Order: sequence, then C-alpha cells, then structure tokens
Amino acid sequence: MAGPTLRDVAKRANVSIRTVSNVVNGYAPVSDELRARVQAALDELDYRPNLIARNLKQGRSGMIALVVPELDVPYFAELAREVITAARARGYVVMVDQTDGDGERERELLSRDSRATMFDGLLLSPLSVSAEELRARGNRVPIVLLGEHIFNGSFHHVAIDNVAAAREATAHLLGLGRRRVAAIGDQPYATGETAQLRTSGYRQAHAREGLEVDERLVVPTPRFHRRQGAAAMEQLLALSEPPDAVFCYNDLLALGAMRALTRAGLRVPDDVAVVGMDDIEEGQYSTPSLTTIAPEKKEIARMAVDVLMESISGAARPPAEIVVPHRLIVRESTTGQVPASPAIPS
Amino acid sequence: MAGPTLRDVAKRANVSIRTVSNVVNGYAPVSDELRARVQAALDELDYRPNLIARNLKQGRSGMIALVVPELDVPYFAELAREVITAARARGYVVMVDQTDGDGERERELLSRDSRATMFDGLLLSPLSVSAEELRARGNRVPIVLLGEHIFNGSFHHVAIDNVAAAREATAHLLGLGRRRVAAIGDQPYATGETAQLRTSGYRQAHAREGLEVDERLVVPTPRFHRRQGAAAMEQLLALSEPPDAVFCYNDLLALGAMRALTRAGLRVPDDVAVVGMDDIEEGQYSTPSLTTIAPEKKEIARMAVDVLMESISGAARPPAEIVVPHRLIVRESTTGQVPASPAIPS
DNA sequence: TGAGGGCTCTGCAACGATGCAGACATAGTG
DNA sequence: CACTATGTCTGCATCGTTGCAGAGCCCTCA
Repeated sequence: MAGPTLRDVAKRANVSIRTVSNVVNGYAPVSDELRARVQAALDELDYRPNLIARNLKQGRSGMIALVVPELDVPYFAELAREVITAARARGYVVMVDQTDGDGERERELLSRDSRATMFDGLLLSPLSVSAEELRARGNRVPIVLLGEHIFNGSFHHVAIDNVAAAREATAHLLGLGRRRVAAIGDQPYATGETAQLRTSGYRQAHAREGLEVDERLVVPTPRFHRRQGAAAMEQLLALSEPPDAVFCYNDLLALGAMRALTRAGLRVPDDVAVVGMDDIEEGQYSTPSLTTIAPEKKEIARMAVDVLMESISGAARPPAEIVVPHRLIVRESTTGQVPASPAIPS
Repeated sequence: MAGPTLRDVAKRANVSIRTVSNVVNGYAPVSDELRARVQAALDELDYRPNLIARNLKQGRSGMIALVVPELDVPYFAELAREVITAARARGYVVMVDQTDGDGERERELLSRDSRATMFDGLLLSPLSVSAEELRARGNRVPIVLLGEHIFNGSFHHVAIDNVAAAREATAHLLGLGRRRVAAIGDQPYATGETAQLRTSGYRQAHAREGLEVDERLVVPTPRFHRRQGAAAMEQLLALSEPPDAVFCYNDLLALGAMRALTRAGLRVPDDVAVVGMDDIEEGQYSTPSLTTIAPEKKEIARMAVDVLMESISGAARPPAEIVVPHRLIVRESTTGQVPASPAIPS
C-alpha cells in the first residue's frame, strides 16, 4: 500500500534524500547526469510525493473547506462549483461539507476536535450559528462568510445587497401594475438575517410607491425549498383576496409556488406573476421561465476565495464587507413574453 | 497563526508530551490529578490537535475525494450529498472536485503530482477516461467507480442496471400505445459506455414488442444538459413523422425536451410523452411533472463508500460489480394524470 | 524480605518531507 | 599560488504527532 519514499528513491539512485527532493521540486541546481539518474529512479519506482508529510513540514495543507447547508440545493451546488473552480485556480482543493441547516452541525465545526484545523481556511454559509458564536469560539483558521449579513463585522463577508435586490424585485412587480404583491420566505425569528433583509426590501418598494403592505400577504417559511413555496402559495390562494403577484425569497420557493398555481388552474403570469432570487439554471427552463434576481455567483466565489487566500497569507486586514453585484433578469413568469430568439436560453 | 502544540501544553502542565497526548486521546490510564492538570492546560491554551501531523503519523488522512463531471448538475449534486453523508457516518470527510467531463482534467488526477495521494480513497465518476487508462497509471490509492459500466472489471464499480432501466422506461412508453418512441442521449462514440447501454435497453424494449426502431428517432447528444435536450427535441419535431414519445437518457435532457415541446405549442403528454432518468428533485415540480427512472441514490452512495472503506482497510477483494436497484416512477409527463393527493410531492 | 505485578508516566524514535548550514570540488581572481 | 567565489551535493534538525519500550513506584504475597 505504502508507496516508495524519497529514501527509497535515494537509495536506488545512490544519492542523498535531499538531492532527490531537489530533483522532484526543481529546487537547487543539480547536474544533468545526476538529475537523469534520479529521474530514472523516480520513474522506475513510480514515486509520488507524500503530500501529508509535505504539508506538515510547510505548515499549510492547500485545502480549504466549504460548508453549506445543503449541497443539493441548486444555488449551493452552483456556488460550490464556482468556489471549487476559483480555488483550483489558486492551487487549492476544496472539502465540501453540509450542515442541513442544523445548528448543532454548524457548531461542531468549531469544536475542539473538528477537522477544521486540517484546512488553511473556511468558507461558511451559516444558517443558524450567529457571528457572535463563531467569534466566541476563537478558531485559529481564517473564515469568510457567504451570504449572511453580519452586522457586527467580525468576519470577512461576501454577499449581494439583499435589501436592494428584494426592493428591485418587488418594484418590478409593482411596476407591472400588480397591486397585491405577496412575499414568500420571511423568517422573522431566524438568527440569519437574510430573510429579514429581503422583507425589508419588499417593504421599501411598497413604501416608495406609497403603498401599504397587507401583512397577510407576507408568508413566512421555515425553509427555502420547493415544498414550502408550494405550501405558502396554497395558503395565499385561500385568502379572500388572493395576490396577483408573488416575490419569493429564492428560486426554489418560486418554482414550488408556480407549481401550486398551475395545479390550482391559474396562469402565470396572467393571474399571478412570480419572481424569485438566485437565478438557478432550472429557472431558465421552467414553464414558464422564471424572472429572478441574479447574483454574480462567479464573483461571489471569486471574491470569497480571494479574501480567504489573503487572510491565509496573513494579511491582517480588518474584516471586509464585500458587496457583489446582482441584476434583475426578466423572464416569462412576470412578462409572459416569449423572448424572440434564441428559443433556447444559453 | 500557529496554535499551541502538545509541547506547549506539556511545558505548561509540567508533564511529558506523551502524557498530554494520552490525555487528549484518552489512551493510557492517567491519574485523576494529573489528568485535571493537563486538562486545565489544554483549556487555557485552547489546544487543537494538528491533524496533519496526526495523519502523517498514522498513515491515513480520513479524507476521500469525490470526482464528478459537474457539481451543478442536479444528479451529481444529489449524489454528492449522499456521499458526503455516508462518508461522514464513517468518520470521513469528502473533497469534491469537478472535471467538466474534460479528459485532461480527469487524467490530471492520475498524474504524478496530483493531490490524489492526499486521500485515502477516490470515488470517480469518469466521463472520458477509460478503465484501461486508469489501470495503466498504477495509482496507489483505492478507487471505486460510479455509474460507468466497465467491462473489464479492473475496479470496484457501483451503478444501476442501465440496460434494464432503459428497457423499462421504453416499455412504459410502448405500453401506453405510443408507436414512435424517440431516444435522446445516445453517444455511439463515447468512451463511457453508459449511453450505449441505455440505447441497447431502448432497442431491447422494441424488440420484445416486435417493433422496428426508426433510426432517425435515435438522437445523439454530446452532453446531458437541458440545452441538448431542447435542441434534440427540436430536431425530432422537424421530422416528417415526429415522435409521439421520447425516452431521454437523463432528466435534464427530458426537461429541456419538454421545454422545447411547450415552446412548439405541443402538449405533454397528450402529443408527446416524455420519460427521463435520475429522478432529480426538479422533475417532481416541473410542469408537467416528470416520469423517470429513479436509481437508489442513497444506496449508490452508501455502497460506494462502503466498498471504498473496505479497500482502504486493505481487504483485497476482487473488484466487485455492484448493481443498485432502480424503479420507474410514473408522473404526469407520461400519464397526464394529476395524482389525486397530496397536491405536493414529498 | 524480596520477587513479581500493576499502575503511571516518560523518552526516544519515527512518519516523509523540507530548511538550513556546510562540505567538497572546481573555477575564477589578483 | 593562495584565496575567494561558484556550483553541486549532503547531513542534520525539524514539522507535531503517536508507537514502543521501559522506568519508577507502590502493593501484594509467598
């Protein structure tokens, strides 16, 4: 099982271990003749460096960890993809773990014998654990938070402007003349403030138009899956005055809501217009396709990895609050117009 | 940056390094008094074991790597989720990497200085690299293949019975009285044989009914995304005698195909019935919901991790060909019937 | 009383690699 | 020709941990 070590190669080539190491790494100058001899030995034994040993010696592992609630939620899958790509570009590999939004699981990360110490840095997308808690457990590993708004600024943090994004999404619906615009996804009691920020944007959009928010149209959901979107939509349809538009706090909720609408025999957007957030690929292919707020996922990943790398190299910058651009992408679920061409979204 | 080591704790508690190690690991018996003293020192310094050093000493890293083509393809995201969960249950963490189906990237894995040596085992879902190649590069790390059929049996391999699954899917359509059943996703020239197995099942189903396959209805696609599904469907619709049903080699192709059908003003399943494969969650919520072949993803992940763990512990079993169950899930895209209740799929 | 046996605790070596300082030979310089 | 610079190559120490062998010590029992 155990492969040959530098020692084995050295013995075979009749040189010192150090010289073999030099050849492997191309470090110090080595005469052509010796290099050839060592290389031959390397090839014959099919030497592979033991990266664990190298890591120990060098004090870094070349690995970062990405912790998300659920990897099979498209937004996180797409984000993970970008993070892995960005990390690779910097010579890092990414360990991915999931917490299922379970606070316990998130806290485990910070516990004494968590594997966290194996990584040079952590990218966290926390749901339950507050920044306070994170800070309290003085972790030695640099951390960058993704997508959660943390007021006290203890950590680097990368996200879109949630208030503005929600405001624009809602304004889009109001701009279409809809007057009973519902919101699906509020989480008034959650530790994570993202949902609250979105609700706040939703309210701002109404305020700017001088409109009142009908509180019955603001539906909280414990999670952000299709299932909850459908359930919330059914609840809204049961109202005496159902909504004529819905702003959902993510695309999955929106897709669930659309499904419920279709089942109820209602047409989207004719009867009810729907907007989501995240711009997951699925929304481009749904029927109807989904109007949404698109965060620059590539940018989020790139910035997060960049900032993390910086922290790893020891730059003791004060925690940065990094805001990544987003934009509204209008599709059929609000305008009902099939784009001229191409027929297939890229 | 560097935290306290066993040495630091030992100095502080005035004991040997070895004793601190014993306390940390609960190994040898340590008197209550000493244990308390050491524990105090551990707490005061907030000691965290250096897992890299531990790994080096123990010769194992507690990490496996999962390599998939694209993490943002729902099937792989869902699979990754299960793999991570299964691995965690066995005390392992999972490094995830993507190859984008790029043969180069897959081969990189096997190259001399790939990080592969850092892991105790590899779970591979290869697209381009053949088993031959994998075997040729004698990697020292145990490997389990996912979802590719490898005839020569050089590696452990976990997958569903692709031929049977495709046959059942096609038989379902034929059983509904459809007579022009198309197939989207053939890859006659691909190294990976999965597509070919599915085509073979598709043909078997026809043969069993004594039906001829119209070769124009078998549409190859370079990849398995929504985009290719839509394109293939458009191509099929342009035929003088378009199909009345389609078997797509995965759900994404099917969703793309449905999208193209809807755009073309056709009704699913009335005009064209659609079946996919993979049972990704999206198919439950699409309009119409998608009939599909559901592989036991949990089981695939569990088996793959189990077999890998076994190889890691040195069991030199001959490469196992593990077949995981699948089943046909009938939804609206073929029967057109909205299930009575519940309205929301679980 | 003294050999034997637990119980605690310790020190050394090792995992496989790299940093560093220097050895040795050769070449260059005044 | 002595002396320094240069180019190659080597050995030792080290990263932080654990395996192993054994050192004391106290107790038991013949």
